[in-house]
Amino acid sequence: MVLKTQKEPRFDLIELLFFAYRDFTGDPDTLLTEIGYGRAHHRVLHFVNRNPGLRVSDLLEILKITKQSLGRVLKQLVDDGYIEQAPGEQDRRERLLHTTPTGNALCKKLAYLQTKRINETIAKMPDGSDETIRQFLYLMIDESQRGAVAAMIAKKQKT
Amino acid sequence: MVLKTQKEPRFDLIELLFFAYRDFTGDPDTLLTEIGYGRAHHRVLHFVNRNPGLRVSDLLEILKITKQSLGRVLKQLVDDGYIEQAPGEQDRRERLLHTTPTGNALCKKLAYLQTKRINETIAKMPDGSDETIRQFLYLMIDESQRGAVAAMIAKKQKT
DNA sequence: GCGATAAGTCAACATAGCTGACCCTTTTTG
DNA sequence: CAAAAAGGGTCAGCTATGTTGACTTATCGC
Repeated sequence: MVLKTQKEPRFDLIELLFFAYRDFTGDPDTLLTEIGYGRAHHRVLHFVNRNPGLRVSDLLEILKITKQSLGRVLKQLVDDGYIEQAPGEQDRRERLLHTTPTGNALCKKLAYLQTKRINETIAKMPDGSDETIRQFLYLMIDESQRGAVAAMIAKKQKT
Repeated sequence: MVLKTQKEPRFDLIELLFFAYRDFTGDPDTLLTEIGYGRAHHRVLHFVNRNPGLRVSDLLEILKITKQSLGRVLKQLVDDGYIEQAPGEQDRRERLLHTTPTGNALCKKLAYLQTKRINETIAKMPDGSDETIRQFLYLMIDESQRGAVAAMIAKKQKT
C-alpha cells in the first residue's frame, strides 16, 4: 500500500485566504488612496498607534523591512503631522514614535472599516466561532513569532 | 445614554490576519525567489492551473489587474514553459490558457507548502474547526464576489 | 577617548502595479 | 459586405514599495 505523504492540496482554504485578505485590505486601501497614501503608510501608522513610544528599530523588526524603506513613508507621516518623534529619556539616540491626535484619528477610521467587515461576518456565524477563528489565525503564524504577536494583542486598546 | 455605533476595534483579528497572511505567503515566496519569480507569477500560475482553458480576460477579472501588468508575468511564464496558449475553437481571437506538466508541477510544489501549514494548524484544533474557518473566510469576501469564488472552489481538484 | 549602537540619508536598482495610446485579428452587427 | 466591436498584444512612462551599499551624525558604554 502506498503511503501518501499528505492529503490533497487545500485549494479551498488557499483561495479563500487569498480573496478574503484581498477584500479585507481593500476597504482601507480605498480611503488611503484618496489621501495619497498606500498600504505601507497604513502599516506604519497602525503599529506606531498600537505601540506608543516604539523605537525605530523595533518598528523595523515588526515590519521586517529595511531602514531605507521605512524612512520614506515615516518621513511623510511625520511631515504630514500624523506621527511625532521624541528623544528617549534614558537613551537620547532613540527617536520614540507615537501618533498625534490626527494620526490616531486616521488610524481609528481605517480600523473602523476593517472592524465593520469583521463584525458583520461574525454576526452571521454561530456563537463561539470567534475563538476558533482567533486560534486558527494564531496557529498559522510562524511559531517563533507567536509570542510577540500575542504580546501585542494583549495590550490595552488605547483607541 | 450614549448609543455606540460599533464595538471596539477588533485589533486582535486585524493583527492576526496580517501576521497569518504574511507567513502563509512567506513559504511559497521563498521558493519563488529562488527561481526568479515573484508573487505575481504565483497567482497567475495558480489560477491558470485551477481553471484550464481560461481566457486572458477572465484571468484579468479574477486578478483585478490590468492587461499590461498581466502581460509581463504571463509572457515570462509562457517563455519559461510553464504556461501554454491555444486559440479558442469557437472564437479564434481567444488565447485559452493552461499549464504545461512543468507548470503543474511547480504549482503543486507551491500548493504543498501552503497546505502543509494549513494541515499542521488544523491538526492542532478541535474537530469541526475546519468548517468554521471556511465559513469565516467566505463571509469576509465581498458579497458580490462570493458566488464566483464558491464556483471555483467547487471544481474538481485536477492536481 | 573609542568602538558600538540608533538613526538618518544618498544613490541606484527591481518588482509589480498603473494610465494612455496604439496595433492586429477575428467576430458581430447594421 | 463594410464598419464597429471585442480579444489580445505591445510600447512608453509613471508610481509605490521593496532591496543593497555606503556614509554621516549623535550618543552611549566601557
